Amino acid sequence: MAVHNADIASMFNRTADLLELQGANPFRIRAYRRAARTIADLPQSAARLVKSGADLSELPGIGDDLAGKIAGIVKTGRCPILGQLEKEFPAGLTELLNVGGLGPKRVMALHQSLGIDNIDDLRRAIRAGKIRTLKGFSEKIEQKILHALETRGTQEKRFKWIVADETARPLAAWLSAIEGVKKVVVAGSYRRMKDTVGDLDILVTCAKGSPVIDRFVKHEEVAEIVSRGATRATVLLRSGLQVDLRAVPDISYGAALYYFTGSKAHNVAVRALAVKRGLKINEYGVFKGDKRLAGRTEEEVFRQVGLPYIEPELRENRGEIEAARAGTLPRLVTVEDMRGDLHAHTKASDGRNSLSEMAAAARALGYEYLAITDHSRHLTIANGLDEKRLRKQCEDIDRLNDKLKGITLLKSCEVDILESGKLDLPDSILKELDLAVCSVHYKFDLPAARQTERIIRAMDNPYFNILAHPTGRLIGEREPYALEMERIVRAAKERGCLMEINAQPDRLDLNDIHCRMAKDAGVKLAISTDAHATGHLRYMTLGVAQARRGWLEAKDVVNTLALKALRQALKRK
DNA sequence: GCCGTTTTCGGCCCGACTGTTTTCAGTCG
Repeated sequence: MAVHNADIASMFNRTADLLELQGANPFRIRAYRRAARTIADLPQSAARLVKSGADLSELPGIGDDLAGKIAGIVKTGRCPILGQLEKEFPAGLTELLNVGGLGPKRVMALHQSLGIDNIDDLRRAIRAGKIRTLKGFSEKIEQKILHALETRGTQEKRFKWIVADETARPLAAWLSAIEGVKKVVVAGSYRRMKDTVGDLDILVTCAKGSPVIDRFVKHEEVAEIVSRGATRATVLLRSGLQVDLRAVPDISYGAALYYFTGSKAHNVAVRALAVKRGLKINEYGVFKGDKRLAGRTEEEVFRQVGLPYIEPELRENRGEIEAARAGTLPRLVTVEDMRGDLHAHTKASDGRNSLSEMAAAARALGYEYLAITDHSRHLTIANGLDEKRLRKQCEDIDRLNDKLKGITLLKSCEVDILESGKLDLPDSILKELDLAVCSVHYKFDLPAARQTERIIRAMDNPYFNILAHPTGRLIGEREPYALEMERIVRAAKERGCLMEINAQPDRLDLNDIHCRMAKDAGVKLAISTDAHATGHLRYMTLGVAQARRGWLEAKDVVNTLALKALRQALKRK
């Protein structure tokens, strides 16, 4: 039985939950959570690292003890300390921690005084009016718990970045128009460009916060005010999206923006650095004793702790602080670096626009080239092209290229990778193309080893250039198919194949961690929009954002190259 | 439980809001 990184992370997180209930040392609890995150973020399989004899205690936040526990989990599939804790507490108790307003202390009070062991027990106790009788509780708290249970449940809901963006932009504009508001920025994971956003963290600067807060909580989209004070408020919008608004004076803008952008793990690590220098960082500034040293800009804050500016996309405590100290931060790729798009559809398969419309839209974005990649025949539902139709399209492209000015259409195809690992079109036509973009569109449920071998076999075809949406995930809808990504990346490197960052807002595939893994292995990437309409070409910003989160520089991304150099880079080994 | 350009022991980020409390604990981000 293979132990996945997610399994180990989940065991450590559950251990942390139970330790919280037990009232254990908070720093010990934090150590388990930190280790869980480190393992979850790890691009390689921890199980394979253990088996190869690697020293996991080299990883951040993992010492000898946890390295030993990881090795044990890999060998036995079990975590003894977790097993021990699970015997001490009823199985449903940790779920109560996910109810808003309930933390470890209150959960334990409910458990010990009323024998509440799970959500159902909790509901019954509320209905019976028992909770209000407990010391430290009240009727008000009882109703709050009930309300949280009914409106938010126990599952954290995350929104695709682009969905959050649809709310964030107009809300920020609305806030800007309030009298006295100077600056408005949407910070948090939205600013870090995470693929999904749990809530919106909006920062405003103004001389006096409370009038702004008062206006904010009366916004027509606000369904519920969760909390409201003089400098911050938390509301739930009708859409279910939570918005935290924080108001600070303009002089604290940089410090507050930095604090509110996070990530939490990044902030905690940088604040610890500050402590070592005898400084304190909070949302109002950087302080030495009572003396304020910085806070107007983020750059000032970084400077005080001896660091260069770190881009928001990197602030995940995944090594960026160490890189900043060492002066080895990457120069992240930007949208302006992009010279073309290598994955786009037309009406010939399932796109909405013609060749010439797509070409015009790409030229309007300042691109030098656009690869036309309609589907291949196997994808009948998308009206995929067979050899004959593709040949005809190639002729159309040649004719169009003769007429086009300022942009070149590349002859390509999104070729299905068949279950056997064969490509869906014969070499006789593939060799006519400028490049082949290849992808999996069916049989998602193969075991990891077979799915991996299927793709590697496809890469063995000398005309294979780019592996498109490599994991097949649809954010919030479909899990990635089981895959041994390390083997895929290695195979791509050996064969001179590239991997795609698909910029569709519901794909963003590869994700940030796999981007970094590919980069570290020396595999080049293509950031492609998979546009099915002219407007989709603009999704490039989302793909670039994932690339940036994956530490990619322009030199790692093949479609930052001019056309001639691109053709060279596409040549197989 | 981790970690070390103060430390192998003794620290571990920091503040806002809520509710029940007359000074703070619990929760959250």
